[in-house]
Amino acid sequence: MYTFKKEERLCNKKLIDELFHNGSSFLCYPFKASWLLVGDVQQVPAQILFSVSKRRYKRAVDRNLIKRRMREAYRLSKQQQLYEQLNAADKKIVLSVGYIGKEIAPYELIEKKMLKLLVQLSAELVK
RNA sequence: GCUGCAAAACGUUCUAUCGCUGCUUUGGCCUACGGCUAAAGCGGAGGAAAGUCCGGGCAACAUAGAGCAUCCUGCUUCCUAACGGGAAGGCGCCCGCAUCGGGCGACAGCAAGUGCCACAGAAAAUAAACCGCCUGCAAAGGUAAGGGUGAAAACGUGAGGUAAGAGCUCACGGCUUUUCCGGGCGAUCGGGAUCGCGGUAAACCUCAGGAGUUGAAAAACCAAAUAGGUCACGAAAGUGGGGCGGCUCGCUCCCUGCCUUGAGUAAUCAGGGCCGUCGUGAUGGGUAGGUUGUUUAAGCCUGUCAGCAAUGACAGGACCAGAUUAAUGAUAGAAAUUGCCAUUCGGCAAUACAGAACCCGGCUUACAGAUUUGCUGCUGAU
RNA sequence: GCUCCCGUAGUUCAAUGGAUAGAAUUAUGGUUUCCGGUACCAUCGAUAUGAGUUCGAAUCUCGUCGGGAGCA
Repeated sequence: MYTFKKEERLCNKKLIDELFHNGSSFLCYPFKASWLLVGDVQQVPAQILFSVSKRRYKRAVDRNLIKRRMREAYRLSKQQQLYEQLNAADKKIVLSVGYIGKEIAPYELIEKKMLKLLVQLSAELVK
């Protein structure tokens, strides 16, 4: 339900390369999302990775904090906003969410924007 | 009591819900070595995890011995696995309340050789000679006491000496080479004799000691899939394409790929060599994945003994991070500390620096707050 | 994770250890022109940072900060 296990994370190097080369992307400030439809290889509806630029945030502590907040927001909202739509449409995707904001946002803002991003992604999927 | 400096040790805590990750136990499923899954229990960032500045362990490769080159280090003794680290001491410099305390020191050698010392100044290193002093009719010679300089002027002061002068000689003093006596394991200190007197080695260099190279993306192992390499066997029957002769096969022209040599800035050109179909098996290598390496360690805590100390020996105890696109989190509530407002209840805000990645020993740098000890200063009481 | 290199005016580059750190360009002001441009003249503007060695440091040495490159 609210879990976030290893299978839901995107670890395969080839898939990541393919995602960034061929995937389609959109912007939802302060996030940048890329996604790609994949075949029937994976068991869960979506695999995701989070990224924060090292150039923008020099300290490892800051990057960890942002990634943890993003991961928590995704964990709490993915089931209702993403998995049901995907299961209904019988599609599977890989997804990457990068943080492009200039400041470290508080958790409430990240949660709100993550909801908006997932709604936007569902709309893109229908097209 | 306050303030400053130094050293040591610390660097938020608790509860609930939802998660991530490692281990153990129990249950369930499977192809039962093992894998998947559910529940419970026990754990889950640091003093710097940082910078990657030193030193090691560990691993692979290399390795007769010696020399040269390159790089690093440079007072002594000790500690240590080792170190450019640490402890104790010696010497020099700086500061202070000055026989004492604190801080800093790339602290071997310019008396091996070579080089450099701007501007100013007569002169910046074989001493020379512009003014000056002395001898001399002059030519010339002697001399370095005095001369605005400069970071630095041939050791400083006084006396003797002389035509005038000069470590030329003597006394005292400073630095220094060699050596003797005494103290100390030693650096070195005290005293005597002797040689010498610009600075610079974070200038080249000399001397002494040391360094094989590369770093877990090292390295070892595992079973699969895919394409190609090599070898063996087999099939087909001449095999890139066209033409000619032809049973096999042979000849000629053109195309393409790879390797190599030469010319050219390059495109390219010329010469030489090799291969061109299919299947099976073996073999070694590469890619992606997994396991090991990998967390029990030159480690931590407590005590006793040895030592001035760094540290060592012995005894006892606890052991509990281990991710790999990379966990250690989110929310809510309470507490603690600090600051501000109020000065009774309280309210608001803040809680630093920063995130393990093979492991240790150091160094350096960042840091809110707070504890202990020592010292300096100010103030109050006796 | 490991290794190496570089920081000079706003910009591009110079500068044996020797002093007002130089040149081009930019900016500002002036001369010339009816005005603008060009030209000429003048001015402003910098050694990343903190120490050390030295009489003297952009240069030599060490620490810090920032930037870049390589290893796959």
